[in-house]
Amino acid sequence: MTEDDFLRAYDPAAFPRPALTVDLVLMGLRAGRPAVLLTQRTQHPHAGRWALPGSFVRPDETLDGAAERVLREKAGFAPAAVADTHREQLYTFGALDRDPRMRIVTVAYLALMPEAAFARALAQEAGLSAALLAVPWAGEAGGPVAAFAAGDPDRATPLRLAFDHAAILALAVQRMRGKLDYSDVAFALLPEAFTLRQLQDVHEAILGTALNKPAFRRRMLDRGWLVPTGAREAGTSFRPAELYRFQKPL
Amino acid sequence: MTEDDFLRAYDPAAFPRPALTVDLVLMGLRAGRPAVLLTQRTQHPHAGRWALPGSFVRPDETLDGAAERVLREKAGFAPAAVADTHREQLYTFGALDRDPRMRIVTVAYLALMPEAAFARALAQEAGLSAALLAVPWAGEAGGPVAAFAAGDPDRATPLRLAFDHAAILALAVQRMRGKLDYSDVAFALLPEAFTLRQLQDVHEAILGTALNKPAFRRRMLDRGWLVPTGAREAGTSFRPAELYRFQKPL
DNA sequence: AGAATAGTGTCTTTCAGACACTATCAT
DNA sequence: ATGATAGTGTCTGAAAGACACTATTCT
Repeated sequence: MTEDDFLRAYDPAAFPRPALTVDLVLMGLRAGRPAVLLTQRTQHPHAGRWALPGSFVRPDETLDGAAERVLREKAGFAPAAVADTHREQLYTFGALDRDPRMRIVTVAYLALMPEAAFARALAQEAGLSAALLAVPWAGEAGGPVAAFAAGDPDRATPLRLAFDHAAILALAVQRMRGKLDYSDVAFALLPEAFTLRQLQDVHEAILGTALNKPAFRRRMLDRGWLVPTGAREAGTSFRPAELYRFQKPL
Repeated sequence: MTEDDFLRAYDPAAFPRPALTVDLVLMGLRAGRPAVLLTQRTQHPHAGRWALPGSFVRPDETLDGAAERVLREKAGFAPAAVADTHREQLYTFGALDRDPRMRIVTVAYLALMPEAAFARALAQEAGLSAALLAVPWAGEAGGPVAAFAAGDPDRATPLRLAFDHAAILALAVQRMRGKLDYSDVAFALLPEAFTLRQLQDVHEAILGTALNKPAFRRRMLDRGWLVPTGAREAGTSFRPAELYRFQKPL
């Protein structure tokens, strides 16, 4: 039986279909450290646990479109701000029991936003909370990523995430690790103008390792993606660092 | 409105859902060159074009499970052979008009099989055909990947693929390029025992570039994944090469 | 002046590319 | 011996890690 035979014999409404959702890992910086937007569930299942914002995929919208809508509706982003965020599809999760209510397949997205937009979303939407990420390095497998409440800076008790959202979060960090070196994901988290130290801090936080300063500076400057603004960091009690802009050549 | 409120108010059957399928890029080697299994469509839409094997996702099976089932049902793989293939999820495609009949979201999978299993699938299943891949290197974007019929070794006329399957194929090759250096994908295409030249040929075919022989040998041997079998290649009219096995240390 | 961090010079090691060379097998 | 490919030795250059150093700003 060919695929076409199969499709012709198939009544679109005859068989039940899995439901389809998108879930978003909305990453930003809180005080220079990577953080993720979460909502605390108030009802069953998994009441009290923290979950990634998400939504069902409507028949008349693309997956990317659904992810954008979640960004607008759940994170309170203005359409202009939505356009500024880096968005990419991560992976599709389809375990049978990932949601106890019914069969739901979810397409996970990673969205990166600069510090200011992240803070604005947090302030505007009452249901949202930021969770700091601890990113222990455990080999290429991309070990367990723990999320901690903003009110728990000592990282005493990791948050319990709903559904398979811990796995989604771990994959998001793993993806960022892999792309850090050759893509612009780190810059998507930083403000328009930033210092090399801030850039290195972001890299170190995501990789979970310390990096060599001279080598890091060389790599970044030799790449040719950084344009000196001429301006300096303000508000320090020591020598202020040069501010750079990110600009991919032509 | 929280996510839970939304879900509770949501009648699972009230809104139409996109249909969900899996499509498989089944890659193997034909005469040492990368090739892909395709079926020629006999009916509308896209009659005459070539398509990747795929199937709808049943409510009681996972995405990985659906991919495995396609491998068994469409490619005629015995359950034991299915276990031997490297399988990984590629990406989920959800454009609104990707299928003219109805809204179908598809989860694309990449499956790699050794040369013998590939040939067996081709011989057993009447509807299947192998398409050779031409992999021009066009920067990191992973340029257009062309597929050619097995009966067209001069690569005169590229095959026209149905739906968005050309994009899926291009992504599969792009993914393989990215993973070639640090993963075992190349070995998944080779037989149990192989020469370093065969391994280099696979790398070069997928990357679309020539590689430096001494450097390639050094990299591969220093990695420690190759175990010399002691045996030599047979049937050559010149010095036979050493055969290696792939074995990841502990 | 002192503290604190920004930013650099340089040595060493590692590794890829290049190229020429030697080794080995079938005929 | 010849042809053809397997496999190696070695030089060079690019780039990362390590470490010590200088530079600059604020208080």
